[in-house]
Amino acid sequence: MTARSVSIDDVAQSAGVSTKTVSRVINNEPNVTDKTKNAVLDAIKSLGYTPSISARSLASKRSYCISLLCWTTRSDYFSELQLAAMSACQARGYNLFALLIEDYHELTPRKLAARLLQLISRPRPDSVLLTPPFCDDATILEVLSDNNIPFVRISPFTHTFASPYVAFDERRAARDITQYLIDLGHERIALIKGNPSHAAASARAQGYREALRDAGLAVDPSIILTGDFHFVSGLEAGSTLCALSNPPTAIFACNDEMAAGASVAAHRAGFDIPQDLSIVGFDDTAVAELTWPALTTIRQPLREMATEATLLAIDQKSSAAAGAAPEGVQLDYELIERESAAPPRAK
Amino acid sequence: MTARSVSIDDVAQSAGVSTKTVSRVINNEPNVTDKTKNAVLDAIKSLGYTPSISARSLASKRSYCISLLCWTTRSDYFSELQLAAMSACQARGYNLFALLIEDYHELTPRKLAARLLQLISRPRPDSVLLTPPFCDDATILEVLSDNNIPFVRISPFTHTFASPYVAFDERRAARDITQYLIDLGHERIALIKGNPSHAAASARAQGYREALRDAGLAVDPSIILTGDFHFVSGLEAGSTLCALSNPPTAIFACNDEMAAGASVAAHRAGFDIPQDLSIVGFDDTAVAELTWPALTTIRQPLREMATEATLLAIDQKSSAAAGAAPEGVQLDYELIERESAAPPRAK
DNA sequence: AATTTATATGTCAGCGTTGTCGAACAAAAG
DNA sequence: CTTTTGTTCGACAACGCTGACATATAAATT
Repeated sequence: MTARSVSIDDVAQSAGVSTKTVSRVINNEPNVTDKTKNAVLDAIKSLGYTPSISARSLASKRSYCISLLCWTTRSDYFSELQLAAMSACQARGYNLFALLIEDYHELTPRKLAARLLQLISRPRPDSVLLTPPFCDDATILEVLSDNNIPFVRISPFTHTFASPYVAFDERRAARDITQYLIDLGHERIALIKGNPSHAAASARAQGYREALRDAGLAVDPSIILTGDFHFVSGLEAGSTLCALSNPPTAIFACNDEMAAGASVAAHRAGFDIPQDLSIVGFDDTAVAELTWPALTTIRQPLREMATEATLLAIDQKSSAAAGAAPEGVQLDYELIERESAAPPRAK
Repeated sequence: MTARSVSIDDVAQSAGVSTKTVSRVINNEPNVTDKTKNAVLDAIKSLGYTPSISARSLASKRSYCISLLCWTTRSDYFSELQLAAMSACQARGYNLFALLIEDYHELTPRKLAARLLQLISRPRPDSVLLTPPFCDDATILEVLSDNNIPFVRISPFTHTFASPYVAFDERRAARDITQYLIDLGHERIALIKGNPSHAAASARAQGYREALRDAGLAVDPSIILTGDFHFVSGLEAGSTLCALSNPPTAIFACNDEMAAGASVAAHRAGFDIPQDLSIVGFDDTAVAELTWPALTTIRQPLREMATEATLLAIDQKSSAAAGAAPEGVQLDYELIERESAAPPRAK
């Protein structure tokens, strides 16, 4: 005697209306009296009814599913985004799928397109959340547009594409944290850039250069290295910098993971942090506090961004139809001072 | 002119058979000639057909969805599991949902049951993957049983419940790594236990005690502390241990995150690792390599476990019906030597 | 050769919703 | 008081698939 789960018909009967009216209430459609609406709502609550996603999507051609496109899951950055997006979805009766393109950097546009198509084929998401660097990838934007799948971009660089987005000012944040090092008295500040295919990498590097320039400091290309946002690349860049005959007194790594790597490299090279070398990161993900000493960094409003993006995605009208300009949301960042940066040793 | 996506009828027509036959092929049902089967398969391929999950689940009462129950996503442990489970699902036309019960430790059984019920209501997963400590939680096992939702347990402790599971020998692994420290010459080895509500915590603690006993070493309760598997608890336990008038020469932390915490605490207290203090972890998650020095630890076969568990879950017959004993899979672990453990300083 | 049995395929209803359209009624306009 | 316009609601088909059952064909048994 497996109890059949309660259906829309049960609710309709209990409320004394037609199934269609119940459907209207569920979907917040207009033209329902407050009175009937409340009757339906009561019936729903007392029966503990929840609509069947399968039936809804079969009938409505919507999938009630939002996809989050990531290039790895093993990163606090994506965990945070996923977490926030998931609860936002849940609150709205949606489901979140994390789609993975792990080998993004090795794919040809052709293969990337094929891969993406496969990922969004079943279930076809009602909207896709694009994280960097996907949010600036022409191939991806094109595939989604061609297939009429709306998307929301998280931290996009180019704003040429007319799509909703959430972002914060990466360049200015990078300038601020560089300035912070300058204010501490550093004059020889190294930069570990992120993967050049990530637009954020350039924005942050640009902020770094601006700060140096504004302070009248020289930009020395020999202490500007390129990583790929992963720990190991930070480790390598860190070793290179520490091995220099004239090593920098501070390092700005474009994300926390690389900063953590640089920190380990510095320890290995016998540097004391922050006495011999200051290191700052970017993102304020969990690793910032798992590092010793804990990283001074820029806090990205990751959860807020993901929540906003998800809501934008769910509320997105069929983007093609809407004439209104796509909305964009700009959020704030924050400089988090911890223990990895201090004034340089007196010369 | 939005192109209608190709349906089972199109395939049937193209292959010259009925839709039901196509359905048979898709679901690998018996009683289809190889000839017709191939014709259908060809049609499917040439049309690029993928079945609609909504329609399938609406008609079949299966949801084609597997849920992975976690208590946090911000952990390499769960990322790894999720990653592997996801690809296993994808390969079989299933979807994976990560369900979160973040405040597990503060919930009463009553509330826990309610929460779980809500999580598995829509979509109702065909099976649930239970990670520790859920796999040993009576309330959870009961709710799932009562609702006829099959489940697979990952690293369960109690084997009383007749359900499929995947596991490895935690006790022996813990004994091995403790033995490893003993072999290095350590005699005063501290233990940072995990959350007592996790069965794995006891199993690992037991392995630790066995190793000490076998080596004829005293088990000193004053250097056996309890954490909660998180970084901060490792940090606190580490500080406590380092502040002892007679600190241990080695620490075995029951997971990598706590080991990382202990490592930071030791650094703060002025200890050199591994010269003054050896630290080993457990799990071999990413943090083991993000720590300085990198952690010697036990590699859990996380990906393999998740893959196996997922396949078990998908292939699970309606567990009630099947008379056969539920399958269990036992996997291997491995001791990974890195830089965080070394012989103690000569006395 | 006639019957039983197994195998291969088709027919058709129904899963739980929503979209379309039309009916009933109320409000506004003439 | 009639006509128009708007609002509120229900009837019914459709969404794309599978389960139950019927049927046709082949194989095995009398």
